[in-house]
Amino acid sequence: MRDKNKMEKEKTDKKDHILDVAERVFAELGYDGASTRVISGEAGVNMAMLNYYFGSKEGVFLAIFDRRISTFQSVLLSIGNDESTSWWEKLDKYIDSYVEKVINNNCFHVMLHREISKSKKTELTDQITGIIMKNVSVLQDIVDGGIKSGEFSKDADPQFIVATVFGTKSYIVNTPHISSVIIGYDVMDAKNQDEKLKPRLKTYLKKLLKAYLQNENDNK
Amino acid sequence: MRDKNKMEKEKTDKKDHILDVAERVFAELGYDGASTRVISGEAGVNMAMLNYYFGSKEGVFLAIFDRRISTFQSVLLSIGNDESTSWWEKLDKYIDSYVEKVINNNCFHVMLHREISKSKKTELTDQITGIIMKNVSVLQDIVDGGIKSGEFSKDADPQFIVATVFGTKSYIVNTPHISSVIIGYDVMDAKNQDEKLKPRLKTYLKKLLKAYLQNENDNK
DNA sequence: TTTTATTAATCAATCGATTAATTAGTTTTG
DNA sequence: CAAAACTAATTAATCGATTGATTAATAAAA
Repeated sequence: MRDKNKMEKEKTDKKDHILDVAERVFAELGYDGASTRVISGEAGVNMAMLNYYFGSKEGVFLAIFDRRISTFQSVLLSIGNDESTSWWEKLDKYIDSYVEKVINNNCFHVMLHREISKSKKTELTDQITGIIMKNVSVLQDIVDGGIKSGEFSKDADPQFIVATVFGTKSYIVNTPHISSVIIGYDVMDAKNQDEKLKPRLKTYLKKLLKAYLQNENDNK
Repeated sequence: MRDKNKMEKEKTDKKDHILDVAERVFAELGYDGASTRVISGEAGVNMAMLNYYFGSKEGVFLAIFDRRISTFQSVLLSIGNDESTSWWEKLDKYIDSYVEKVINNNCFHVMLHREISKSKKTELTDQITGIIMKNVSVLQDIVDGGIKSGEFSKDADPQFIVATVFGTKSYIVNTPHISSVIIGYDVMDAKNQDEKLKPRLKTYLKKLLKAYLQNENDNK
């Protein structure tokens, strides 16, 4: 029984290792650009193991999704449902959690963003859209609630604010060659992400939204 | 002479037609996902013509770049070099020109963004990075100039502002399935783009930057 | 005639996937 | 307990299909 659990654990670890590598390679080269040979090679396993474990290349891709999605949503949803805080506090909490989560899993989100950017609708893009929309709605509801309550400016464009939050993050994380030049350090480096990028992005987004949401009336 | 010009015109039209189709297919399927057979097939020309005209698949890709970039940069560069206007006016002009240009050529920018989002460095990504940075630098210089002159807040984060401008636009244009749900109409529709999306995005970005760049001091 | 444009056929390379054979690990049996 | 039987994991080799690119032959234009 103990040995059996040990083996299953090792098997899970091995599958997880393959998915880790595949996730990175997909982010690096794109779905079509990433060959099963490169993925298996970098993971240090035989190419046939991908099909043995996940059935196909697309199976690997979907397995990456299943693994991340479950943990991705729970955190943000709890913030939206917390009735005890003000709308400003909710907004700050959302930004903190979102930036933290999304930069920790940056490879996954690069992969996600690239796939959803395909203009042709497929079953997969519909699925991804639904998943993303759940997280989008939380922020959308916070902004709408803040405006209705009078805490945020009535003249704000709540829908484009959402695009700004997700878009700013996506631009920095998804175009590392550009943003690294703009910002001045390697945004793909884990240490830079933790020590510099995360706190700076959190601070910036909060200030940006605060300026736009509370002072827009004064500028008319 | 007249016939010769006529022929060269037709040849140019044919090349342009191929590039139009290739640009759309690249945006739909990605660089790796778009085969030369599909491109030539949809363009209605023999596959070998792609190599005859452009040398290679990458040559087609770069030809699309050359065609767009030349006109794209001149407009923005002229704004950056216009010394007669204030920094606020420069910023507004830049946003107007950028939004107009980028939504008109949305296929090209989807293609561009997708390729540059590959984190692995290649000769191609280096080339794209260089091209994009020219346009980024113009906005960067405007923001930096405005801050130095005292027109913009000293506490602003000039580098992340750039990410916000390009990121907000990219999120709306590059994830049409998401943004169409958020905004409430089809962002890929040309009529919606001209009548609704462009003016709204211009107004929004100007207000957003104005609020952040001039009032941040008051919020400390 | 000479140059340019266009075609169909084909190239080697690489793709994702599968096979049969082999190893390792587990369970059953005498 | 140990040998045999069985299952799961892993490998090397190879499959047909598709990729980007090239060829030689032909058509059109100069």
